Amino acid sequence: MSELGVTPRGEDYSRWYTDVVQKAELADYSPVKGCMVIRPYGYTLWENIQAALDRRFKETGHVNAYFPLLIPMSFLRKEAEHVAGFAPELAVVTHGGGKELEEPLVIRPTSETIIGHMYSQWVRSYRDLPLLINQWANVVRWEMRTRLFLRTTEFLWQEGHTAHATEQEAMEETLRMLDVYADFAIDEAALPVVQGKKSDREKFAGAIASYSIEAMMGNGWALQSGTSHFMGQNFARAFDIKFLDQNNEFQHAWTTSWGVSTRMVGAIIMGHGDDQGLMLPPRLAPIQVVIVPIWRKDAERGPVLALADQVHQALRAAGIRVKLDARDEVNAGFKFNDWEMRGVPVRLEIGPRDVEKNAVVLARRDLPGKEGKTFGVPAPGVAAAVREMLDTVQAGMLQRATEFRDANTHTVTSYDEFREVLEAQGGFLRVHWAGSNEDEDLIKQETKATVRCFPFDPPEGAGTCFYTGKRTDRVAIFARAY
RNA sequence: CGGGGCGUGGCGCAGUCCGGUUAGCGCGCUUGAUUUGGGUUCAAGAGGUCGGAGGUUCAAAUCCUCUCGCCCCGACCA
Repeated sequence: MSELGVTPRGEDYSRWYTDVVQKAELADYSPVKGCMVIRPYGYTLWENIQAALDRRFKETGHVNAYFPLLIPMSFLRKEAEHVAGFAPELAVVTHGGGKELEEPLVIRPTSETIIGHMYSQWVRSYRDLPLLINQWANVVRWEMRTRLFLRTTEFLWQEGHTAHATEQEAMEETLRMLDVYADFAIDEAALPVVQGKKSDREKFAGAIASYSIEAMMGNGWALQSGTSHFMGQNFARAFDIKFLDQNNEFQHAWTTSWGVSTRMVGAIIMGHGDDQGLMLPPRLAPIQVVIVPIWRKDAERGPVLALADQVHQALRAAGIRVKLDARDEVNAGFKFNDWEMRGVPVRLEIGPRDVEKNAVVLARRDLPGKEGKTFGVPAPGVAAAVREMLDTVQAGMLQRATEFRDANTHTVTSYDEFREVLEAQGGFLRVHWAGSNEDEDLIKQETKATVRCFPFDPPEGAGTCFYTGKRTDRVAIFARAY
């Protein structure tokens, strides 16, 4: 890590990411391998993500509950694919109170099983459905290789688990929640995600179908930022979730699950950051505006701070998340760089010249230098001006990310072209695809790229598979992924 | 688990090959000045069981054995 600032992205993207996470004080390494400490600044960002998602869950009829961290090992075994998928990454508790347990308990890697177990007791009649429950929780997956926020042994997330009377309803729920995620990503995180269906290879263990939102990171790699699964009746059968329908006949319920995790923080970091460091979307930023007072002589200090205080109060009263950086031990230039590195969307400067005019200077994080500055903003109307600039930054970030994604999404028609473009430019590769799982494995071995999803839109009609040469109307997006 | 790198004040490192004074340097930190519209400058100061255990030796950060941990790359994954 260099003394000041972060490693430039072009020099070493991984290093850049690690630098940003640590220098912006989002998270730190823990004494336990693979775990992380989420620091207050990073946790506040997560809380803002939680609030924006939770609001959407409530609006779509869901309620929150909490299920236990420890799950009997036998539960995992009830769904064959599920246990096969998760077995390698389970953390297991074998002792308690100084004695070996009769049955080992797994620390939840996800909660389908325990929730399925409970649902089987709660569901008796079609009148008990749908059951629309979400929980905010931590989960543990013993990953081989970890990266702060992107893949940690323990992570925080929400997992929604719903049960429905009909297949159609469950499928609608699965897609509704994917939409909710996409809306959140675009509207709050300013990340222009691609919605689509996962390939069989990448499907959730035990699901009939999985769907995801895929975001493009600054290096052109894809990051799965949220998933929604249609379980069919697999878990209902395994856990005996049955209800009597209107004809007095037993039916297995249809279930779904969907989740967004602290990985979303990684998506925001890599989806927006630049060589100055972090760049946070205003709607989620823990600090939306930082006020930096500037003075030369002691005589100027009083009046500058007085105006800074006044503006601080005005912004707070307007409900804007604002911080006044009145530190005496570092100069203004240092603070500019420091807050840019931390990704604060708008900086508000107040110096002697501004005090004379009873005005302030605003500077946008997303536009460097003079270009992003607005001079002579009258102090009396500062809250409205700041609010407007926050909206401008939010929109600007989404636009920039969208342009970046589009500029780095390429349609290719042959495997040669595929490799060439992937090597030279990276990004998302849109192709017609009729290959098998084995074909996908081969491509991954040779190029490190995988099917990220079969995107929902736009439909492009039939074409020739770039790999097998077969005729198909299926379109896939390939990319290297985290 | 395979390959690579690394554990020395809070952080980043030098010193280890070739054992030998009070274990250095930069940053940060503390105090006092100075400065402040893009990462000021100076002075003084505090701070280290050299990852751990054992061994060799008159003497170990340095050599030997064992051990713990972290980071990066790969196979797997939100």
